[in-house]
Formats: sequence, structure tokens, C-alpha cells
Amino acid sequence: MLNMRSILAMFHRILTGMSHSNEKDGFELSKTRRTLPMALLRAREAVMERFRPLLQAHGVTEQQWRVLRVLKEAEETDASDLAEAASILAPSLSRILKTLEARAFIEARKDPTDGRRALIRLTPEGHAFIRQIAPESAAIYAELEARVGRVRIDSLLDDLEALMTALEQI
Amino acid sequence: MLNMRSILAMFHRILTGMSHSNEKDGFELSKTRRTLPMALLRAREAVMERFRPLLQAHGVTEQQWRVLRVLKEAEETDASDLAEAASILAPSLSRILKTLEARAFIEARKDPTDGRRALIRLTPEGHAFIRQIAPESAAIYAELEARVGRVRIDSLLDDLEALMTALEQI
DNA sequence: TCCATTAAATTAACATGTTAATCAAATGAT
DNA sequence: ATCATTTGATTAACATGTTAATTTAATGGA
Repeated sequence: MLNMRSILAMFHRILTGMSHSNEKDGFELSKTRRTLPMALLRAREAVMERFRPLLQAHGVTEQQWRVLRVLKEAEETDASDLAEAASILAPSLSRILKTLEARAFIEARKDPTDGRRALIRLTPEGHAFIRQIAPESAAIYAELEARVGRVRIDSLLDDLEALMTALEQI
Repeated sequence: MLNMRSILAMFHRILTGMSHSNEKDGFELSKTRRTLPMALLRAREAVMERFRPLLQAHGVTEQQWRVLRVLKEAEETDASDLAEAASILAPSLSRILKTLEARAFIEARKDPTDGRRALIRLTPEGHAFIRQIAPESAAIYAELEARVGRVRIDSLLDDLEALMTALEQI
């Protein structure tokens, strides 16, 4: 990693420093790294990195796992609520549900009181699959919590909640 | 929105409550909403919602815009550094660079000292494009900052930074 | 009751995320 | 100098993100 080339590149960066030759006019962009979108993206990336090996080992994507978890908490829901709860757009959810149904982890039926709505629930196989992964997933989260500190995580979760409340338009 | 059906659904949720019939064994999954991955995802979504109309109006995706911004701060970089700085995986970056090059916003050349490396920089057109969007983008961020509070945002950014530091494995 | 409108879900089309495989160039040890 | 190894970048293949269009069912007013 520390070959001659990267050392020279480091020198270059240090020497050129902040000479970005940007004119200020009062509405400048912030440094990209120090913005909410980038910081949230990178933080999430750092967290998910720890879960990916587990999910991949069991052949589910992050999104599929989210759908399964939400369904476990919800017993039976329609697709709209499911999409909202899992933060997945409707078109993506349509495809994901097909995949999960093909694996027999979920089953769907029409809402008898509203023919447009699809009601989704876990099958016993789906429940079993979650039971199989949940302990490892929880262990990873516990290790992460130990490393970061529960207090810090809780305060971070509260701040994120506050951010979203502040951004709620309507 | 508040039709009879959704009111009945609300009653159902209230009545069924937390009766999820899950056995506790010490390694339970957290409530999906109250986890770092979900909270970070939702928060980012809430923030990006405000920028999407602007980006769409100018025909760039969120990722393309990130690349342009990083390039503006960096003068000239190789693809690896660019990918890292914009939090975009190498394969995605390859495709994005093609798109941006087709629009003449960037130009690429081989690193003369290392034939594998691609050096990327903005063209004058790319600079002009950024100048065109930057004020509106900064204005949106300023409005967001006013709504959330600069202090809260700064503390959030610091916490996110701390989270990533705590998660740095190596 | 009829029909225009609204709503839930899917499909379409294109961009990106993700991992694996490939290719070309540089590196390092012999 | 040679060759196996490593590295930077691209391509491949499939899943999801994103917006628009479409389909089907429900709703609401004449």
C-alpha cells in the first residue's frame, strides 16, 4: 500500500492543499464529506459492512432481509405498509416479493375487502429462516453496540429521529 | 387518506399491539425501525427528498452530482480516489464516468506514470454546470440547516464521524 | 346507475449497487 | 530479465433505486 507512488501522491495533496481556486459568493457548496447526505451514506456503509457477510452466506439481500424482518413484526400487512416500513419503493418491493415467494418465505393473497390490495405474510419456512439468522444478526449488532457504546447509539438514533421530525414537511 | 378502511386498520394495529408471539432467548432482533441501518437509511431519504427535484430538473442523478462535486474539490484524481471520496463502487463509477464524459462534463486520461490508472478532471463545461446548480443546491441546504438547526446538524455530523471511527476495523 | 377520478400495485426503462470474473499494467522476487 | 503475483479498472450478471406509464379496483359525484 505504501509504495513510492502513493507517497508522492500524498506529498502532492499536502503541497497543493486547499488551493481550489473557487470564488466565494455566499452560496458555496459545503465540503462534500461534511454534508448530511454523504455522512449518512458513509456511516450506513460502515455499519452494513458488518452484516453483509452474514446475509450473503444465507443468500438474501439486505432489502429482502428488511422485508422479512418487518413481516415478522407485523404478522400480516398490505404491500403499501410493508414498503413504507421497510423503506423500499413499491416497484422494488414487487420484485422482492416475487423472489421471496419463489423461495416460499412469504405468501400473498388479495385483501377480501379491497381487491387492489395485496396482503403479505410469512410462511412457516419464512419464520424458520428468520429464526436461523436472527441470533447471528443480533450478535453482530451486539458487538457493534459494544464497540460504539449503547449510549452513543441511542443518542444518535434520537438525533436522527429529531432530524426527520424537523424535516417533516406537510 | 382517513377512509373507513384505514381507520379499521389502525384499530386492528392498536388491538393486536405487541402480541408478536416471539420467544425471547437473549439474542433477539431489535425493532427494525430502531436500528442503525434503518434509521440511517430513513434519515438520508428524508434529506435527499429535498434535493431530488433540483437534480432531476438538471438531468443528473444523485451519484453523478456527487462525482462532479468531488471533482470540483479535487482538481484531478484517479478513479480509485474518486470512488472512495464519492462513496461509489468502482463498477458503478465506470458507468457514471462514461455518462459524464458523453455529456462532456469530464475528461479522462491515462496516468503517464502508471498505465493502469485513469486520471479524471472536470472540463470547462463541467465547471459551468456545477456553477449553474451550486447556488440552488446551497440554498436548499441552507433552508434545511435553518429548519434543523446548525448546532444539531454539526453535532450529528460529529456523532456520525465518531461512529465510523469506532467501527474502523483494520 | 354511470362515469370520471383516485388509489394500489405492477410493468417498463434506465441508472446504480453488488459480487465475481476478466484484462492490462505494474510490482517483486528470483 | 523473467514470471508469478498484485493492482487498477472494466465487464458481466443479477438485484434494487427511480420515475413514468399501465392496469385493475374502488370511490364519489352527477
